[in-house]
Amino acid sequence: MPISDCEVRDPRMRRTRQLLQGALRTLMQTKSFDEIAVQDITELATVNRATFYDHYTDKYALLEAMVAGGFHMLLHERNISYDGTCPSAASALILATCDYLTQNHGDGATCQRQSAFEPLTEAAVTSAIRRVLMGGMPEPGSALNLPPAMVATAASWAIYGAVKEWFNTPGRPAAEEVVPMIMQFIIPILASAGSKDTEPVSVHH
Amino acid sequence: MPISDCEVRDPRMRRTRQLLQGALRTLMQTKSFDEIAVQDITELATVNRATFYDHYTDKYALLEAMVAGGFHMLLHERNISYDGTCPSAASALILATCDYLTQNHGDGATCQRQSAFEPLTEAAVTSAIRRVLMGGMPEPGSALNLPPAMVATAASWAIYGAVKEWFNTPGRPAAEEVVPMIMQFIIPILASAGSKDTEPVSVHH
DNA sequence: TCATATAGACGACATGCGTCGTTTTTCAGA
DNA sequence: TCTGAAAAACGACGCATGTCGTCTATATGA
Repeated sequence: MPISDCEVRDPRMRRTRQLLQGALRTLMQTKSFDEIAVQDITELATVNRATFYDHYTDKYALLEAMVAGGFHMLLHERNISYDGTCPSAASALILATCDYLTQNHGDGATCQRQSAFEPLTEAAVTSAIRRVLMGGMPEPGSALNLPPAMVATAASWAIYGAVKEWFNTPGRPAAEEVVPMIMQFIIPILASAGSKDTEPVSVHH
Repeated sequence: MPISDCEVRDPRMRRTRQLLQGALRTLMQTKSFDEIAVQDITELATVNRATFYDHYTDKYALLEAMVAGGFHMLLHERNISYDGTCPSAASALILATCDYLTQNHGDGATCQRQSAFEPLTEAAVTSAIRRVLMGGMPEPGSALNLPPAMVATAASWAIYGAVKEWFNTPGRPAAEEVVPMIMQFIIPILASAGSKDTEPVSVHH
């Protein structure tokens, strides 16, 4: 039962994990993820294979840590947060998602059949987006408003789904162009939690 | 390279695949998915292990076929479709998603660590939802409207995300109660494609 | 009804995986 | 600086996986 990636103080541990992540990064520029064996990773990282399992339960866990860490770093670099009032913060979040996918998915050509890669990216990125959005969710006030957790989850999934759809479009426009499109339906979602400056939409039967 | 599950005419093939899916279904009532070996499945199905690989590339492909097939069947039984005009059709779709999760996820207790189960369910169910929604998408009319494919994807992901959030809530209310909640923010999404009776929402900067 | 195509059975194989126990090296705190 | 704790190296093990080639049984279409 390896401990979480972010709460590591021992420099030896940090070093080894960096080595492993770097090796996987390098290998994925050539092979697709499921063509890569744990042995390939540890050899390139000059780490014993058994040591690998002291840090991650399997190669999927390593990938997950890499993706989550990378996306978190991107968000941190851009100082992205969401307080529930400023729509431009949501824009920045969507743009960051676009950029992350662009940077890390080998542009479609490289990775046609990324069996385990995509689901892991989805889970890691949506949960990161959700975390940011939760920061701007209002207290569960009147019973008319929807539970903030549900709104945040739905919004994060909608964002990632839309971005993914855009990313998989053959002649896709620039990221800056799709962000306002996505905003168009994300704003109503966020508003349905009952934000500080917007009335929740009403259901019409 | 096994052929798709739905385009099988040979009764021998149908029989074997039914056997395999049935065996996996039975086994999952006891063990969690990743505790199940291919050998376990083939033994219970009275099928040779090598034969398994004539039908599915691995056990994940079998699970995916099972989930997708099961959800499609549920939708078909309830005659669910979406023509873009009737909101109650969207309600039925959401309710079906709730019911499917309730029926097939071992109620949380059984499957605490379903590593590969959840991502596969997500992919299969969202794409099924998306397919239904695409049936009701308007033609890409004015440039002001969003691309239908993107709207359908975002909506399907939002629906599944919201349902999943509800499903994972400890003291969750009845499915009939959450459906209108989810509808509250799904309707604006679908409307943003420019439906036949609703104006698209405008972006306010 | 028969001929051909094809699914399934079967045995065997190399390989990657995850685990274990032991020894060696490195870190952190007294 | 020394010492106990913890990480990494190392070798070995059993097991499940995915693949292959051959042979038998069954279905389809003429």
